[in-house]
Amino acid sequence: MAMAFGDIDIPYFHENGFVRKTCRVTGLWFWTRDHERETSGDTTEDEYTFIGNPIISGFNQRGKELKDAMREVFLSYFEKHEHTRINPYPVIARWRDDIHLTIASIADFQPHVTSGIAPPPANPLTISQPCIRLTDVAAVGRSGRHLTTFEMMAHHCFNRPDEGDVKYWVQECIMFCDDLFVNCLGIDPLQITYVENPWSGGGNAGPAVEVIVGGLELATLVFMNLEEREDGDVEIKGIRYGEMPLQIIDTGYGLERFCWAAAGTPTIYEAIYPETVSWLQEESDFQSRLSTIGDIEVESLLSELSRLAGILNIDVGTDVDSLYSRLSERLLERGVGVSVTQLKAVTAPLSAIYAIPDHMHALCNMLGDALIPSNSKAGYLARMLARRVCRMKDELGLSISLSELGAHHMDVNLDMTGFSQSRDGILQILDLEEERYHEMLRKGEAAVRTAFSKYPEDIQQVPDEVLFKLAEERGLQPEMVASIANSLGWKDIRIRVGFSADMAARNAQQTKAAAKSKLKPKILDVDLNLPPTVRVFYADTSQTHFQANVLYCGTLDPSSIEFSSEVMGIPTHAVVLDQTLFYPEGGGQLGDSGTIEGRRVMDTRVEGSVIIHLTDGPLSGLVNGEISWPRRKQLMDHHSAVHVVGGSARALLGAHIWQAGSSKGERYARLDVTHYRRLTRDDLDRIEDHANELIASNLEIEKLVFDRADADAKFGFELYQGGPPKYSQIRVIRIGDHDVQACGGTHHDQTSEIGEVRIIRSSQVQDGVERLQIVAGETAREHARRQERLLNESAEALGVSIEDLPKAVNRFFEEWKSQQKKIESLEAEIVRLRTSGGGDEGIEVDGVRYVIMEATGELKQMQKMVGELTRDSSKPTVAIVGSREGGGKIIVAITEETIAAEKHNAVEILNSIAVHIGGGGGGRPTFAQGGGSNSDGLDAALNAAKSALDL
RNA sequence: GGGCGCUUAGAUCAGUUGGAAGAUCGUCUGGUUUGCAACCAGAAGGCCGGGGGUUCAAAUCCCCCAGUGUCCA
Repeated sequence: MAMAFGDIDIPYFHENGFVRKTCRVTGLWFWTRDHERETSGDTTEDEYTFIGNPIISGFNQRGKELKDAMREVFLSYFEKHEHTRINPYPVIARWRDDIHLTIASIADFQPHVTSGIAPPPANPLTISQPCIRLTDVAAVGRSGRHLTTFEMMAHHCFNRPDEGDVKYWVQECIMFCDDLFVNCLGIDPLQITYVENPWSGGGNAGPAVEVIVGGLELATLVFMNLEEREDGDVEIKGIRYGEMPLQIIDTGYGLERFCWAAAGTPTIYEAIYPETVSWLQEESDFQSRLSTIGDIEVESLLSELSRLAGILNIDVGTDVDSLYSRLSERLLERGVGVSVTQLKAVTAPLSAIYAIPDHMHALCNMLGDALIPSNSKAGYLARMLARRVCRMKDELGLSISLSELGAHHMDVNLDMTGFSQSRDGILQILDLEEERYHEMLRKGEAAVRTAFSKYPEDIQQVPDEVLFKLAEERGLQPEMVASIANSLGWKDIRIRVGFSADMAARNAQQTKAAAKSKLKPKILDVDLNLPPTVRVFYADTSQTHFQANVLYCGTLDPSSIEFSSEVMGIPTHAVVLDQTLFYPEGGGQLGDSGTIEGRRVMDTRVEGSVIIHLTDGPLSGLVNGEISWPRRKQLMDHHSAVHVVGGSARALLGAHIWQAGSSKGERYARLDVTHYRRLTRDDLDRIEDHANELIASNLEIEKLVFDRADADAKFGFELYQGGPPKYSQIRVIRIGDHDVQACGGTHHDQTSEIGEVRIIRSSQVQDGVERLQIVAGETAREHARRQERLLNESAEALGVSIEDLPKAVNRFFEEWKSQQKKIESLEAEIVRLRTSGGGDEGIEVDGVRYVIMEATGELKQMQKMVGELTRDSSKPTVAIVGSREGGGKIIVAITEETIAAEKHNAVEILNSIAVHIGGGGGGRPTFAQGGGSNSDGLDAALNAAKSALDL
């Protein structure tokens, strides 16, 4: 039989008594030593066999000790077999711009190593990489096996068969795995199955086997040898793949699952977080909860639950209700009679108790890697976890703060070495997050009250839209809304079954609708095949003149390019040279300007490795260029200053200060840093002083070049503050021990060349990210002069000295307010005088007083006047007051609930007379106001009113 | 990165189709009380976040800016 893609057939299987079979349930091919076996092991018919009966022997520890021991067995096994042990990477994937979190061990080496640009840190290598995946977050604690945080143990191998460099491939890989399982971990060989299941994703694909033991998938071995290619000869799921030059062994062994299989506990959580689980059970008085629901053997119920959840093919995240009823049915079949209500009463608190340590593990790892909770990006993921924990501990009635949970977790379950954030820093952030959570709940209560106020208190359901809005705008999950509403008086409110699923679907739909790829238009035609431009500007940053050959010159469509506000004029041509001194926009530094042969260079860009000069005319042949030195100098002042300020911020505020973006223009620069609270002016002053002292101490600004792997090893991921690196060689800017980062920008050679730095102000870009606006060198002095000018002008206008300005402004504002008050009361006095006189202005007919008069002033004052006239219900009045202000205004008011109101309609009167001032108006039947554009018609309007009312 | 909200009295928040800026708590004054709490009567306290625009008329509709919250990836 010819081998199809994905088939695995190696001599090792044949030599060791394996047979290849098709799974009766899934139809997949698998290899086993058990000749009677009919299922692959990972199907709806294969239950866990290890619960209460461990399949990995020799481990009596639990929790962190168990993980440490298991990890060591794995890593040292592969070390013994010529693999180099590599330290784990951070869980925040800062070296990548496509994912926020490290989701697999291979993620450490993507994309630079897997694409072949940079060599791996060692080959072959072994690692145990902490990973965080939040896709199944809703199932954690419920299924008995789901985790958001886990360690993926792995051995990786990078082969280049074209170059004769092959370490090992399928046969050796599976041999390692089998040897480890059988000879190191004591797993019964008959229990192991290797299921053929090819893998594809992220532009790569390859054959793969899943290694199943006791119903649990313990490992996946991927033989990645294909990449997405239009001319490829293998098609998987409609995408064509071809062989790639780099062939990668990508394995993943689930450390926590190994621990579970070695412990044989009812759930995975009891195997890895036993101390926390029993602590939380005690604190939440779990045992007495149990006694209230009757006689249930919890241990065996949980074991049964885990076994069932393991095989029931139900999405635990979205369809909890269905899971419960299926579980109840299946438990009954096995002689465990438990109602859905009882089941929920046991599992609802338990799932929270299980999920809390898992979530805390993820959260502490993320915060330990100096992540700051935020309302967007990776920070949001941390906040979401923090809020889930807060909610769960509220549901459990725990009186333990989030930071106390964090402290416990760090003491019991976590290895803190390698973290950049301190223990105190993590606890402080957790306290802040809990405060924010309570603030959200407090505001949420008001929001629920408002949203529900139009519904009767005995209503059972509110429209979905109300719940959607509360969830999206206020962060209130439907269950929280229900419990808040219950406590506010809407006692019968229930969330309908399936609502959560609908909300998830709605989110998915909205996300899909919003997902639109934005491609930046290219300036140059891709097919030009221009050679990389030689960058002369790195060699000597003070050079201003150069000579070069024009390689390409084309006209430009300026409408397709976005220019910064600093680009003066509209360029018409794009010019490419063989070498250049012009620095192209990149790393947040704007492009250089200058001249080439008299043509103005307005902006400089880069595409790939080709630098493009945007000019106001064509160029050809050998040319002389000159960059604008004042601009370049200022850009360098700003760029070097940004590095210095970033280092100062980190030195003063802590290791969690990361650059979240920056921009360096000619007029000012800005630096976004991650921090968990707003910066005060005091903070800014301290950073500014620190930075200026550093500048004055005149450190050397070193420019170094490293290979990617060397740079990683020497400096760590702090290097990539400015974003993920794109090339195999890394240019590193290092200012003493103060700051080091990968950067392609132009910098001074000594810090003193910056001169002086000022942090003008800070603003908040998003929660957890502060933006510092910075001026340095010449712009720092200009800024000071501008501030002074503003102060002088203001002081002069008020006729006071600058020192007295704040006091004077305060006084003027207070006086202005009190004078406003005085004017108001005087106006009221005038109204009283004019309206209480009675007599000449009022005419009484049939018990109704008619007052038609002209007044002065705006609508506001006239409103007071007619209010005064029509307030007294013992004197039914129709008041018509006009003013010539602003094109003419008229108000018609009638005393409410009197015969005057029965006889007349204010809106009708107004509409019939407003034509005379060329306008219109409206209002209520007893109060109408309007205006127009012809104030001269006011007399005619008032006369018309008189005649209309037969006066 | 993509959405969706919010900003009104010292605090917490209402404010419907654009048409006379409100409630509760707090503050102050007076009453009641041996005193306090409570209660009663009354008062003060508002650039309705800022700037433009539409309109006879904007807290309300539109645009920009600032601050702030939340959801999704």
